[in-house]
Amino acid sequence: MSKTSYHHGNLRAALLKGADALLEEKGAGQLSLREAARRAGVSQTAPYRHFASKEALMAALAAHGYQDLARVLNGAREAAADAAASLHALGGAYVDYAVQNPQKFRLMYGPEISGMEEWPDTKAASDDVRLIIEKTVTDYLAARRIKLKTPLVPVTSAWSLIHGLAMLMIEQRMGTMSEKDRQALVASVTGFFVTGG
Amino acid sequence: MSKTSYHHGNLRAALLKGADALLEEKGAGQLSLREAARRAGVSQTAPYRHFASKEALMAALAAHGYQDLARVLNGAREAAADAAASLHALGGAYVDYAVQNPQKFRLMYGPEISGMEEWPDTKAASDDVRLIIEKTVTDYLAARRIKLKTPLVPVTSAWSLIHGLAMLMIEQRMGTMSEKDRQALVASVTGFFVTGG
DNA sequence: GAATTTGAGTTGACGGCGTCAACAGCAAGC
DNA sequence: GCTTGCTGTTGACGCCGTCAACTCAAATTC
Repeated sequence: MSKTSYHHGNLRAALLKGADALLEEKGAGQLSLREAARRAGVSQTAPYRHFASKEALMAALAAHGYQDLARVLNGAREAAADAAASLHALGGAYVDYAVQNPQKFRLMYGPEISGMEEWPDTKAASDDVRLIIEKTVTDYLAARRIKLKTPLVPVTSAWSLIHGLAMLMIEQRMGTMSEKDRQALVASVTGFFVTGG
Repeated sequence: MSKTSYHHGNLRAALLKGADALLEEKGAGQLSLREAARRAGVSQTAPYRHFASKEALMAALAAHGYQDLARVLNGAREAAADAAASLHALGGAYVDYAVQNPQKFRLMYGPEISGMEEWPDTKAASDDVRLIIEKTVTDYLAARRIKLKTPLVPVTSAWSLIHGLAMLMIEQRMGTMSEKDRQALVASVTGFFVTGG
């Protein structure tokens, strides 16, 4: 615990913090275990006492991202007045999170973390997000008294819509626009879904 | 031109072919200029006579991808009977292309090729794809006699929907399913858009 | 036809990366 | 008080992208 201790004390957390900053600065492609170690003031191989590989560290970062996203989505959902407003707010919050944390969002839904079976914590957090989306859509269908054998199609549609919108925005595929215009577009597109057409 | 020539003859094309194979085998993250050179049977720095950097080669690969995608989309669009069917077919073709060429699709819409101003050919090919989507949606709106100041919202909605669906599928976010089930789901989701809810 | 210019490919090197093996220091338990 | 085991370090290996300097062959020029 002492400052000059041979042992760091909480290297794992320090590495995650440094890597997180590094991620948002330079992107997942430039994320380097050695640089994260440098920022934590330890030798280049010290991270291996806490993460089996670079991929393991990235999986931990992604898990935190999913947890943050789940929190944000739940907050938006619960603040809304009814089921339709919840669905609308969910879409807005999803895209907002992506726009505000583009690099982390890319990491979360990108190929860097292959087959999540290897990272159960990350998978669990990711599933949480999916379930929040699923529940919000299901509630909306119930409120509109729409009965389906399975909500797979509307859930997939809603998720695809907001996920695609988030992706295209962070990859700058929709031209540049003011933050106000961006929010208006997101509202229109999610509204497009809720009102159906 | 001779086989044993000191000069390769068509190294640029050979490098693109090798890199393309390498891309689909191992993904953009594992794509290596040196490995592409090895596959073409030349030294590790030979590629620099034809590409300014690794990113330039990736941009060229992406440009080819956009051209292929544009061809596929136009084919699907034109084979359909009416504007609604075209829109439906467009979505199916977009997702099919992504599922059949996941690594190239990721490269095309991913962060590896930053700011496309640097790669005008890639940008032009990318814009072509966007314009095909735009035209298909606009035609559909016209056929349904929907008049808007700008088709921005429906175009963004349609593109987001199919793009998100493609992304979630290639990142395995929708569980594993048979090819038949996958196609049925894509049809339902694009139908969800065309019929509006 | 000989000399020269120039484009295309080679060799060798630099620094950075992920990762492994071997070792060192500190803390806790017997 | 010695041992055990966790957490850190050093040094190395083989990759990578890229640069500088060189070589070779073909095209151009006189």
